[in-house]
Amino acid sequence: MSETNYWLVKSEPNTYSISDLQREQVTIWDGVRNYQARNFLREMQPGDRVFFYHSNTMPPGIVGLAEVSSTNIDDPTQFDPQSKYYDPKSTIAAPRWQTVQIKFLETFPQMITLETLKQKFTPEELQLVKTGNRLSVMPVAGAIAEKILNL
DNA sequence: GCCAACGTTGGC
DNA sequence: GCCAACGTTGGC
Repeated sequence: MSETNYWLVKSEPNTYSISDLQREQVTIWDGVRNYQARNFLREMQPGDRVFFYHSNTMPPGIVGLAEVSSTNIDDPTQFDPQSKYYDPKSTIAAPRWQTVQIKFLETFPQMITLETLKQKFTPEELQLVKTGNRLSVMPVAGAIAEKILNL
């Protein structure tokens, strides 16, 4: 019996927003080109919950929840020369970038702003609130996730 | 638009 | 393997 893990992914809403996910229901989380973030994507299990965060907005914050619906997917954009995420060093035989498919669960009635998160949690509890944190995929401890869901 | 933080690249 | 230069992220 494995516990549900919680994660957080960032997205700029003018690139891909929670309403885009709500419309499409599922999406492959492609385009991540940071090794630390990729390693977290590789750890994700079906059924894990994913907080959806809007960055580069005023204000920024968590806007909803998704669920991991399929894991260990080779990011298709790494092989596509037309894609801005094309990686010429990646091959079909030895792909570098794996990701997951996520499924829409809900949009929160109101955004949980970064400001609120900073008030409630220390950087040790929640990496997201650490100054200068640029990681776009990160784990959220279960106890902290519960508190976020109850805000 | 500014700029701090920080990951990546490449010369040596 | 070091580290300066550079590019990107993302809050403000």
